[in-house]
Amino acid sequence: MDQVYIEDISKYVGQEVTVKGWLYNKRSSGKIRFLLIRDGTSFIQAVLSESDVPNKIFQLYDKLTQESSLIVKGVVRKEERSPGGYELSLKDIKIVQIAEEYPITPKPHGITFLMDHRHLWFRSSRQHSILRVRSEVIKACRNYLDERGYVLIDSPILTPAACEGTTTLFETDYFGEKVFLTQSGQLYLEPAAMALGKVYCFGPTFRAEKSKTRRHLLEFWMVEPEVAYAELDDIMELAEDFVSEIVQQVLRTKSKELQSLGRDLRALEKIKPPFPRISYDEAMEILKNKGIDFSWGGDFGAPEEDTISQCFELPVMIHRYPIQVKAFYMEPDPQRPEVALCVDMIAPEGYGEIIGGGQRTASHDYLLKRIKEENLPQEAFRWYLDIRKYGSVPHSGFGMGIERVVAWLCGLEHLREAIPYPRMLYRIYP
RNA sequence: UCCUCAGUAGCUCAAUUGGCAGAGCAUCCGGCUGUUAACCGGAGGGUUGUAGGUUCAAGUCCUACCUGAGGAGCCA
Repeated sequence: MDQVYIEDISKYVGQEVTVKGWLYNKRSSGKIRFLLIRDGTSFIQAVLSESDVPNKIFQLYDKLTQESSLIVKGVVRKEERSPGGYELSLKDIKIVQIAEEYPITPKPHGITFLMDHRHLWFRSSRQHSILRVRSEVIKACRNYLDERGYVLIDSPILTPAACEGTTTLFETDYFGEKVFLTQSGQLYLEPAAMALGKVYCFGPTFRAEKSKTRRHLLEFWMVEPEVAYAELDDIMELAEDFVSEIVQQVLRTKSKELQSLGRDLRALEKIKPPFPRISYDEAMEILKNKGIDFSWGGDFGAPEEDTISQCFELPVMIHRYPIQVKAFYMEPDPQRPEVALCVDMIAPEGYGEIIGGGQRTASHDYLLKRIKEENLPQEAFRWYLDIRKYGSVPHSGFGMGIERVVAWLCGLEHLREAIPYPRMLYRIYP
């Protein structure tokens, strides 16, 4: 294809090239006219001079509307007056389609309007940056785990029962049987870890909570490693190394995008192991010193998490929560059976919990006892109990929410911009 | 489910104590040989979310409902 992408334009100075794209904006001063063209990779300003092109081409400017698709030919020049430093002196314009009046003008819009036009909002440069960072975060997760010998195990989306029993699930019909959209692949990953040692899953998860906040989505993506023979300390080490590598890879490859989002890169450059590790009890001490009254046994809410994370520049790992606020499969601490061998990682700057995980119980009898205590359907978990009957070993894993990481790295106000098509309370369109 | 706030032109917003419905952008017409969310002149564009109520008079006050936003609980 006879086409040059704008991101490569600096290699073609002095040459005539073809660019295929869309009109982002246009400006005119009468005899000299400027087209701001985007092609998905970047933007470039193209110039039409009345003295340089046939009148027929020059007049096409008048017809062009925002987001009209066009193929242009022109000579690449270095030009300081042009945004981006390079400019195209146009020789020819071929209009592919004249766009209808485009709803998203280069002026401010409200969030409702933009969310209703999410399919078009992608075309603005801020969204380009966020979507590229998201793509890189996902690539970094896969790179990290693939390079270390983890096997990708795809967990099912349709599941017969709750993974954790606590969260509200989306229900659907399975030929007359009630089934649910998965809220975690973890239960299905544990058998795979017993088979292959180090495994992970990566997929969408669903929570039917009527959450209406900037840090919740009904559908979000989660990466979940699970490791046989790993104990709590091992998985905490993995979590901090994993997060650090992702942050550093994004910094290496997407610093231009982060800067265009106005992100302070210095804060991200500090994200390297070791991360602070505090116990639930120590976290309570911090809260007490900050004047927040909190009684032992409860789970931390957003205000508590924010207060704790503000004390650290790095993500902070809080471990050993009371057993009653955590899921039924958590291994109790042999030194203190009232706390679980679990860990949550709280991102800095108020971005909330990005990782939740821990050590899963290896004991068949303890697991069965917990299933009964939580009134979970025992029959549905028979396969899960089987894993504790045939060569049971300590094993641990965690889940990391992709959108929360993207929001943190990009410095977004709201999770909805961290996923292409957010699914939120009262919003399923587009 | 609960609490708070908002709904006026295609978009973003204004409208004094209840007193003629306004501006910028977008669109259309005209001008400008280096524009930078260009600029300058002109034009068209309205059942003020819906239904009631108070009043000589309601975008503005009251009631109900609808829609959306922010937060709580819950979580990654």
